[in-house]
Amino acid sequence: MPELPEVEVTRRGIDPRLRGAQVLAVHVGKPLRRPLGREVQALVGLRLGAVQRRGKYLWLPLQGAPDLPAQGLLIHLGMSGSLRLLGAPAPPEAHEHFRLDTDHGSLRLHDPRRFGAVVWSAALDHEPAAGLLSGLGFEPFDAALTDERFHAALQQRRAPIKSVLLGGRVIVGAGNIYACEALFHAGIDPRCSAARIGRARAARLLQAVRQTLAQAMTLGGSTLRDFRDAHGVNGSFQQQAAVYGREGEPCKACGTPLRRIVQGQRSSYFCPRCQRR
DNA sequence: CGGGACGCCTGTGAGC
DNA sequence: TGCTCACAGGCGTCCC
Repeated sequence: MPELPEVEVTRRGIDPRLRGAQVLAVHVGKPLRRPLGREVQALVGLRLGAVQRRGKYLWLPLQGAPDLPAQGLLIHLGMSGSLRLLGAPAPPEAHEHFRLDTDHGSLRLHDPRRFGAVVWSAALDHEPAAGLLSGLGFEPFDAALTDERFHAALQQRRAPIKSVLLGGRVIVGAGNIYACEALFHAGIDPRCSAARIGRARAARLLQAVRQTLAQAMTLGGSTLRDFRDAHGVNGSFQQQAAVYGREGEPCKACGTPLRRIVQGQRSSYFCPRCQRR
């Protein structure tokens, strides 16, 4: 579920309140994708720094005294995860698998499918965090990602453009919903080989990815089923989707019935008339 | 190395 | 009502 917009909406929800918060207790529930060791119990007493995001990962830095080295938690929401920050004490919900109680509120990870992960790391550039982040491509809103660089990176990939966007090694943040939406807005068929996309179309695609992600953040992300922001509010982008989840329905631009195909075990939705190879 | 398939889990909705 | 099947926001790992 959570793609970049949902993760960033979550970050914006928790960062202002968690900054400077002192950890009072850590509760670990059922195992997630990666087992979490007892080292997290040593986080009690530490204080939260500014919550950061890299791709679909959140990084929660934790520090004891200013002269001590920082450490932190790398959190990924997987397919069905969401973080809530509760002000008042509340009993754990079903599917709540990690909890960080602080003097500024209780941060709770809710994740029915348990594809998410909470990983302790001594620093972002130490293992295991460094390894998890090492293969990631450009942040979509990084000014260093120019049209030329994006085009050059696509030239290196022969896989279908949809798979390249999802892979996250060229550009991070677009998952299945937003990759489909961005390709529609750029007029590119998801089966088109990335290497065959010319300069002008690459520029158009980069702009479409940026606009799609930006609009989704404005709308609080997409809630297909599980996603809630840190305050429990649903996203509404899914109501605006041009193609995602709309197989058989008319294209909003030309009326042609939208199609669904499977690429790399994932559904791709597109307009066979508006989107060209 | 690039590319593709698998597996990790639980829940839900459609069809029978 | 109840069963079975397909499918769901992601990504680490393995094999060719």
